[in-house]
Amino acid sequence: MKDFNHSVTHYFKQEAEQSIHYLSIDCVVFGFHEGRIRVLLLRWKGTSEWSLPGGFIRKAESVDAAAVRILRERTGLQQIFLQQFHIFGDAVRYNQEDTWQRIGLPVDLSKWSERTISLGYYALVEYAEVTPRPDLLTDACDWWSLEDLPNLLFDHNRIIAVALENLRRQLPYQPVSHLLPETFTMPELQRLYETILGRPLDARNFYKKVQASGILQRTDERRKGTPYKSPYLYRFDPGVYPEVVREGSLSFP
Amino acid sequence: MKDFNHSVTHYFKQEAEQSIHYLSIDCVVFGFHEGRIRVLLLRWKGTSEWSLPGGFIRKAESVDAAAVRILRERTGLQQIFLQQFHIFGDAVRYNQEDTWQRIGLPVDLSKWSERTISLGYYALVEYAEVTPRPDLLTDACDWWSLEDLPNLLFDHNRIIAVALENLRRQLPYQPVSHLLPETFTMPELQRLYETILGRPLDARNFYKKVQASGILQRTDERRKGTPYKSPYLYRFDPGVYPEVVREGSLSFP
DNA sequence: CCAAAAGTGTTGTAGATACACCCATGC
DNA sequence: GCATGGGTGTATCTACAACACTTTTGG
Repeated sequence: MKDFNHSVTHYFKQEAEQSIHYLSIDCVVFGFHEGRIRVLLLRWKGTSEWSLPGGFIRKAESVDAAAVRILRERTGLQQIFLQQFHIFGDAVRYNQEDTWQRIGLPVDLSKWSERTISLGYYALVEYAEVTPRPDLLTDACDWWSLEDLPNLLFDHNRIIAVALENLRRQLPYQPVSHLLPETFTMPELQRLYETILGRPLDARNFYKKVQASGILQRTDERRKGTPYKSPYLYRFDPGVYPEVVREGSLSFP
Repeated sequence: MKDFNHSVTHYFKQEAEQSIHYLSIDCVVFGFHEGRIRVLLLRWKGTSEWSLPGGFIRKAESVDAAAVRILRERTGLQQIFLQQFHIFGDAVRYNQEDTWQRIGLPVDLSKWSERTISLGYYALVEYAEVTPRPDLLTDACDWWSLEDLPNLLFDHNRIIAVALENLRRQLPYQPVSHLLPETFTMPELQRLYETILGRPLDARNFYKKVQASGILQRTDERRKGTPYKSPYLYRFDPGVYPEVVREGSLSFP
């Protein structure tokens, strides 16, 4: 325990020296598994309180690089699709006293800085490729389904809501391919779109529109081991999909 | 001149004390006049170099409030519609040596900070309501047409390009009413949409769609003093327009 | 053989496109 | 009266929504 106190103190001292004050990054890592959108959360050591992964920006590091570094440490992924979506810059973002109490850290974080401006990023990652890893301050890193999130620390419930709202609005411009494995079935892709948009889509019309857009290649294989009729496996066409994303030309009104 | 040197030094000293380091705000103020989109630019004292209006965030001030304060000083407007659109956070955003030389300031800005992360905001304002005012470091504040921008200081040409791209993409969700006077004609509104979207729209279909959306009230007056047929004057329906903006339901595919 | 999901056709309708035409006004 | 832009009507076509039906597979 004394060791822990010492390393936490050391961590914040080091961050204070090499990182930019008043500024932090919070990352909403979106994954997709069993028909649900998931986000990666961390549980703070010795508590049952959860928060988003985040961190600070080194003085000579680009903001995007900082977000990549933070998520690499949390997920083990080398390549990560990231999108900045909002600046959370209110002078008072949450009840600080209450938060410090819930975290119960040995160091007084209120001295770290009076307020923090947070740059919100969301990531789209392939659920199965992630190996969640907690950091120094946390002892668990797990996927949570969007529908049953706990009451998070800081203003992180709001950050997730804003991230989802942004993802929804900009869906035609976002490479959702990152949320799926190399090959996947058409119903899986439809489920993904339905979950993000929050409303059902007509299967027939979805098939037609997706096929007309040309973003998919149908493989000769079918998904085995499932009950009922085995669906074809598709992959994104790397010669077509990026262009469709850039133009934002695949949308579901 | 000695007075100027002194006040500039004082300005930066004060900012260094009361503002957040490494962080700044840059504002792209969009106006619409004579069928063209304009942006507000400042000319640095004793030079012919232009840049966007910008400033710093006070330690206990919300980021949005800082942007409002900065623009209030530059435009004289009390109410300003603002939208954050991007974080410019590369470790090296522009050639610093070249820039300091072009600005030719008495103080060495390179000591102010090694790098700056800039929060990009754009504003939609009513051209005629703005009284452009330069600040301490500049001796002119003027509207420039988007088509013939000069080579700006810092990475401000890129910032404007990104702002416009964001405005374009999110047009259905943005209250363009702020870009127009209280009353305006249908062709003027069409010109605005065409200019932002960068492509012509069919007048008949534009009329039909706008009228069907219900966002406009037609007044009994017509614009006088114009050559040719005098067009009706419209105003935005405050009971309908905000809802249409929130839903993003008025778009031109 | 039955239940459940995958995959394909068809049709009516709403909205977009592409026109054509008349109206009002200044010169 | 003529050039120019404002304002309205309509035919055509495309794209979407809403269906029904067949196919495949595990139990």
